[in-house]
Amino acid sequence: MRLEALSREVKINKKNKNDKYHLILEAAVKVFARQGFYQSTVAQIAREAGVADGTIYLYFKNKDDILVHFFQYKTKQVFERFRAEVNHAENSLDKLRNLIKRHLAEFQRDRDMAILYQVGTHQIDRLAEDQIREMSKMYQDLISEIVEAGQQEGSIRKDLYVGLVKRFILGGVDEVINTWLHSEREYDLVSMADPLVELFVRGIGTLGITNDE
Amino acid sequence: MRLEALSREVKINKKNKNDKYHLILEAAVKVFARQGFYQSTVAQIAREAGVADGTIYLYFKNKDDILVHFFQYKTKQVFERFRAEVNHAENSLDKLRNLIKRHLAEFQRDRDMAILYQVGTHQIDRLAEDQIREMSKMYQDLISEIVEAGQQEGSIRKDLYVGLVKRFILGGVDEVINTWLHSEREYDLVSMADPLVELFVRGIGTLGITNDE
Amino acid sequence: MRLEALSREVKINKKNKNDKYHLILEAAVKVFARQGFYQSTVAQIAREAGVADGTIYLYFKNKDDILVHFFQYKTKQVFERFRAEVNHAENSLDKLRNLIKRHLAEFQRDRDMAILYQVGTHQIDRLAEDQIREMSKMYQDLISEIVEAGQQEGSIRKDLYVGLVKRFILGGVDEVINTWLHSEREYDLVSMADPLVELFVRGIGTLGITNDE
Amino acid sequence: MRLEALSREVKINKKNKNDKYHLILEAAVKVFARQGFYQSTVAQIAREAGVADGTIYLYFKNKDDILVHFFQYKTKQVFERFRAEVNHAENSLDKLRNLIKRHLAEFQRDRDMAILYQVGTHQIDRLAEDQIREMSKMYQDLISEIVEAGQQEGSIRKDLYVGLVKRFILGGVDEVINTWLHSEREYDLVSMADPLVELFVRGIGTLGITNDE
DNA sequence: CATGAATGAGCTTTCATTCAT
DNA sequence: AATGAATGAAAGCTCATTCAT
Repeated sequence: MRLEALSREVKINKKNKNDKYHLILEAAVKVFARQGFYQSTVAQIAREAGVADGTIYLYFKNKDDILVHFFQYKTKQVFERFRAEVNHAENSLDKLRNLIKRHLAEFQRDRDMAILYQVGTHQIDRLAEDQIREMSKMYQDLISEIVEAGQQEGSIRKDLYVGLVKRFILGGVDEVINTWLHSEREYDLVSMADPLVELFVRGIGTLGITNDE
Repeated sequence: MRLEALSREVKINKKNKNDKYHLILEAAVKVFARQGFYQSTVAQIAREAGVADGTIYLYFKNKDDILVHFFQYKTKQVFERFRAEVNHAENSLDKLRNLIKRHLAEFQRDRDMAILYQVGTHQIDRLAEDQIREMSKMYQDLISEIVEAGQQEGSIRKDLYVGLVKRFILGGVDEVINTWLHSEREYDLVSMADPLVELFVRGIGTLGITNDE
Repeated sequence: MRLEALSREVKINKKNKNDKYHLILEAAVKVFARQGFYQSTVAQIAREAGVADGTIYLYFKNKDDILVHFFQYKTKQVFERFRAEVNHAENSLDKLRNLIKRHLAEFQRDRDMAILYQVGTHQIDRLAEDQIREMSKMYQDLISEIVEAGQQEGSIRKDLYVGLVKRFILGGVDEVINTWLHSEREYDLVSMADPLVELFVRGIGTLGITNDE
Repeated sequence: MRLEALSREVKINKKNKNDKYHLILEAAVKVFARQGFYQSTVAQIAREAGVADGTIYLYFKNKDDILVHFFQYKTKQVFERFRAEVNHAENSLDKLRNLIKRHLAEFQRDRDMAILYQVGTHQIDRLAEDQIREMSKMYQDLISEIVEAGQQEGSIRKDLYVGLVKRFILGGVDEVINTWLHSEREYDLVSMADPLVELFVRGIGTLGITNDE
């Protein structure tokens, strides 16, 4: 019992120490989101985190490194949730709907992260290129999976260039997030999922319907 | 006749002088596209333009001002071409197709501009905010116009939230450009227009077709 | 007759051209007085004078040179008036009174010059050192003359260290001008002459009077 | 006992750190006195102080701020000595004599400060305006006090415009300092106090004496 | 003579990073 | 581990001066 208690305490200590790592990370994200990466100073991050400037260099190689770590950390975390959501659904269209709902929900919940992903994606390219690319790739792979499964199910057209479909979907979702980020009024982002999926699935044309009649 | 010749010469001289304005602008765009706005130095721009550092300040108030001027200048220019393309087509779906083709064509032709628009849109927000926003708004207005006309024509579904359709389309196009910008091999961007429009119009679902059968 | 007319015209032209010299000089003084020498730019002077930047270098070796020329020009001009005023008076105390009156009058009339003399005297030292020193010396020589004559006349004490008297008087006058320059309300500077001279002559003490009684 | 020793050590350390503030201040004064404010560069001050350029900005907001702090610091310090000297003397004329002696002594002792006060008073006006004005006002208030007391004592004439007397005296002292600053040979400045006061009190005229006869 | 566009040396200031404590 | 004072390279920007027109 004692050993267990001790071990738990050690864990807590470790976690507390690790906490400084996360403390800085969270602070950095806040500052980056507020001012942009290049406009933010290490001193500001330190102040926001409540640590000394020098302390940051005990946990991160340099300023760029903070960003890289952020994307590594967040990407894994968020992506796991995406994956879970997809696995959870029965059919392809539900998978897509769930994925997008989760995507919007996560970004709505953590606006700072959203800003960094949307804004930063391009801004920093070379710094966090690998991480962002990995994230983007994982996302697109998810969509590929869904599309291919849907094609087998029969719910998704077979005459599609899947590479393009991925961009088509990611682009739509991104832009919806973007608009939300820049909007004054904070409407519910997740509620955009259903109409958006409906657009992805049915398109804007009347052709299919027309043919019916 | 002589006076006319003279006046033309004067114009040319004037244009040559004005050319220094554009010389710097073009140089700046090249440098910004290569290194990002904040990573670029005024000295680099000057060197790229083949002028002295100080010369830049004869034509621009400061570094930010260069970017603002670029967007002012480009936005107007590009948008007029978009507008012309839309006016040119007969029906709504052709209008949409033409708009997107032109969009892709312009960005393919001027890769530096493309980078600045995609990268910069977010990065610099506060500097060129007005210009970029105006551009974005004009673009979305064009789409609104097309969609509404299409709805009257009967080629576009009436049960659409137009505000969402605009993001849906702009997002898709943007993402296609983005992917192209990041790709190694330089494939023909314009050739993505037709399949992309097809996606916008018909969606990825089989529902319409299914109903047929 | 014709030749005379021509020659006059030439003179006028010359004078007009020379006028550009004075034009720049006057403009410079205005700008220097307003902003201080180091805060003023050559471009500002050019603009104030209504000439091109480069033109200034046709008349002056460099920015410093403008100041040197100003002091050369003004010093001679003002000093001649001082000298005339002194020569004009009958007795020493009147000479002193006249000198100070003229001094205050000239500086009241040309506030910009006043500022340059008071402010600039020290500020620029090394630039216009010689001119200012010469002016100062001429002034002090005038006072020396007056004092010595007054001593012979019997109106001025013989037991004085003349070198100190000169500073005593110049300092008092300077400070009165200074205060006037910094004051909000523009009172009549010349009216300070009589009470000031009275102070110089009688001092603030009651000793002489006391002895009387 | 140990704690006290420790606390003293801490104080010394603190003082050493504060010393960098004064170190820079002293260096700046030296450089300003040598070259004038606008001719001095921050790099020169840093070199003179033996610190890095950036260090200066840890202690001062900018270059101007150094000057402002100098005047704040010196003015208070010097003025307290003036005040003490005045309070110390019995009668008004001794107060005046003591004040002027101290004034000359302080400026003789710290030639750099003297230069900054004489030169800078006008040069920088807008930067250190408040400080210098305050100093000047305090000085003139001291004189006012002395004069009024002297008038009650009977040692100073009652028919005086005190506002003018203040300028009369400050001007004389200033000019004596000025001359000393510009002189090659470094004579004893303080020794000018007695003859100067004598001039202030008795004036240069023979009227009082004349009346005697 | 006059112009004013162009130059580039030189300045102030910022800030990522280090290191003695 | 943590600190934060110190560093100094590097950047944006100004402006006296030149020179082709």
